[in-house]
Amino acid sequence: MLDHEQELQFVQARRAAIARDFIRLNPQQQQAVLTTEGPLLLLAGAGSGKTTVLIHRVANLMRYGRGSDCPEVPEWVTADDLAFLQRYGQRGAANEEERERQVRLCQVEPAAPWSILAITFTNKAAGELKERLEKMLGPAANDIWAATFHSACVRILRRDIEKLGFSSSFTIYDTDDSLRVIKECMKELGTDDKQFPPRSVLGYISRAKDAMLLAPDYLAQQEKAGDFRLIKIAKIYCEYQRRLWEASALDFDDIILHTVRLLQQFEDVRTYYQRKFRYVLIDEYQDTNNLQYLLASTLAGGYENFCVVGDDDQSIYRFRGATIENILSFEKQYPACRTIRLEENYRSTKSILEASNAVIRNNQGRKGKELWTKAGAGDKVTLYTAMNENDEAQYVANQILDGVTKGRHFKDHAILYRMNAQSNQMENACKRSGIPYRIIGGTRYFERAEVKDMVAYLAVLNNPEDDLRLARIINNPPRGIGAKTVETAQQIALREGASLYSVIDNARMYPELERSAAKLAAFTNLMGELAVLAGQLPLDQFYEELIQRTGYAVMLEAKNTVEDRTRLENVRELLTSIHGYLENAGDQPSLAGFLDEIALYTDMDSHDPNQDCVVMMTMHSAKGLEFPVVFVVGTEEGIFPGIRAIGETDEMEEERRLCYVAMTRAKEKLYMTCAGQRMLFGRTSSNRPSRFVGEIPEELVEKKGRSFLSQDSDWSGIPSRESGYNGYGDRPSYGQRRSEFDQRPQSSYGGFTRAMSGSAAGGTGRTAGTGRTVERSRMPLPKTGGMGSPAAAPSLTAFQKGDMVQHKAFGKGMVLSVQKMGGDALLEIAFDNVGTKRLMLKSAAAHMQKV
DNA sequence: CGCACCACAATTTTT
DNA sequence: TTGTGGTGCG
Repeated sequence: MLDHEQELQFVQARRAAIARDFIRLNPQQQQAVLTTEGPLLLLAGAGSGKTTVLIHRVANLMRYGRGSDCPEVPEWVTADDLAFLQRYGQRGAANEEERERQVRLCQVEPAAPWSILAITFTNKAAGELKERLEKMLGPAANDIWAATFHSACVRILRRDIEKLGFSSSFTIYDTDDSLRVIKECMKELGTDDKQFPPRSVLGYISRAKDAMLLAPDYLAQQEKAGDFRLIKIAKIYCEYQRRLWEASALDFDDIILHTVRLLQQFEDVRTYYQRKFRYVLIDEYQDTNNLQYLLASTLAGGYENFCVVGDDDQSIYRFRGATIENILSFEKQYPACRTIRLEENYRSTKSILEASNAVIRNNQGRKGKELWTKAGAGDKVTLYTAMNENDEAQYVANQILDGVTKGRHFKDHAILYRMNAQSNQMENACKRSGIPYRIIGGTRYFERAEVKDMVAYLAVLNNPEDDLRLARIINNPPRGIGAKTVETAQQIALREGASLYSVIDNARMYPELERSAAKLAAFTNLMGELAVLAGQLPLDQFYEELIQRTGYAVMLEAKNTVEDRTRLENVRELLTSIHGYLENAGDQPSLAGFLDEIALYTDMDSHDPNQDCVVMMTMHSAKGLEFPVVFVVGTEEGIFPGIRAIGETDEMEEERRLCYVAMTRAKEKLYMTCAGQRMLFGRTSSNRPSRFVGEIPEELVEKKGRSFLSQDSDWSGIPSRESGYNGYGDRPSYGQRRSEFDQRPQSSYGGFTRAMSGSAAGGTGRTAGTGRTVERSRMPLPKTGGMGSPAAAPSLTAFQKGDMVQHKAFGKGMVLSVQKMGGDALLEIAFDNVGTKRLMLKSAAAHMQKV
């Protein structure tokens, strides 16, 4: 037995001994790991090692339970034990035996893996978390609930949703499905979709759900309020919900909403989970909405060991319902909460960090946080002002080539823009310069029409009541069943209260359908056959049958265009997902299980970091990533910040956070570029440089670009935060310089774009069909890379220093230098007419020959 | 019923 | 400029 004084010492020594496991973490990170009990707010700045902390925290919970954070001292502890621990805290373990003794002395009810719930936003993040936990903790990590909000909820709902009257085999509708339903509802209610864009109606419904207002309540509330528009929307909401109910479907919001309802209304369910989850962790807390907050706090309501991790300065998803309030008011909601700030940054140079800090400092609604680093100052932030968007893109391309010449890889570079539409110019510039690139974003794999078609077949076979999916495939491939027939059948279904499938299955019974009865029967026969096969064959074999028997493959093969071949490949690619599912599902693979997985698995994985490509994406998609060199392009008023944010304080603060996110992606070198004149959406406009750029202190930046060659810098006139000038209108100074620019096509970028615009230099960077390369490493789509190597790769020694060449677009020139780079080479060629260019051998070889 | 052509609009994105 | 959705014709 220890006396009181010794007990206090023991508690202290125990914490110190546990801390030795985490000796490589900084003091704040250690606090975050060791503070296990009660509500904890972890403000984790960009690049502060947040994920590392999360993982070590879970490891601590599993190894020592609440040992590092409780005052209890086991009765059996002796003075010798105390002395041992105190020594251990200083020196660590000398041998295995000491190590075991330390663990035995330090652990207090170690947490079982299944009692830990770690919620993230994306499947990718959840997957990474699981992977890293498994690496650290072994197979026990598999029982940790590391999931997204949605997958955790589906798991809970599958078990108990029948209590709410839903079938436990409900289907999940994605946004695209929801939108279709909304459109159908509006059609039925005779609502003008000009006045009520379906997207925004869905937004209202989503917000109603976020406030936990069910359709009838929402309608009642709006009728009381008396806003004609909102009443209309409420009626659509009612009809929408009715249809989902009929189809036994839940949309993404419902998944969370009904889980919360389930937990609120059924004490037994609630208690079950509250007892189960001893520790609840929420990542990216700044991105949660009200429902998600309710869910998380309810689940954590038993032990209240509720740890949320986030960065208010990185909240960039307000537009989809995230409320920064959740993180700002966490301390009010949980007065007992402890707050730890992780402010040491391990990613960026001082210059980048200070510039980012300076920008975000202009926001009012924030907790306040200053990142710092032990790293050196590094290069200044380069601000480049281009003449136009082509010049801007070419500058970026040239800088990348420069970097590559100095030993960087292409993959060390990222180009970030505000809107996907801005990727075009960047793509072109990369193509021209032979830079391999990859675009992240755009239409994702599971959102492609052909993939959704195949998934729809599977969904209908799994749940014949899924009218929406049935309508999608009934005449796809064409079977002579037209929209009219489907509409008639739908009306009958509505009238009879039956499902669409049951109506067409009995088409002969309805005179209205007589004409199409034969065709409908052919379809239902096909589906019947498929349903039998689905029961007999393994999922992968069944899928191959499905592709054939539905005639989908034949349809695509028949056309034989580039687009259709890609589509066919995409359809085939679904097999990869099926195999992946079959491997992981283990015990009981089923069609239903597979559909569940892909319904929530849209993202799955981001870019494969091993491919040596420049990465282009929106600033939003860049969150959580890092690159040695980052280009933030299009930093102009009206673009970034976007036109909609100008004059709106909250929106502007969100844009500024986005800017902060973008800037803090850079590890070594940050470029921010803008153009004096830009063509976007076919319109040319002149915007002044972004206010955000003006918020960076002078001494941290290096200004470059045409407009700085003269004295009167346009940057001096950057509007301050207070000035309301929206930056539109003519900037005559640009016009003047543009003509000067045009007369000097030999400059490093001048004239280049025009010279090349007609030539088809380079390979295709896009996957035909959607016009956008979709990034998936698990499903490598054809030609993912921007510049796939041509089939017949030119020899790397085809051109040598001193060779004279004839180029299709540039004319005659002399090779100044050849530099091998990976499987390619960088050529520097002095052309007679257009100056010196740098080109990648593989792409350039097709357009030039030795003379 | 299917296809071609024209008008129109257009942040940001995960589940 | 690009993609999508609606309409009209064969």
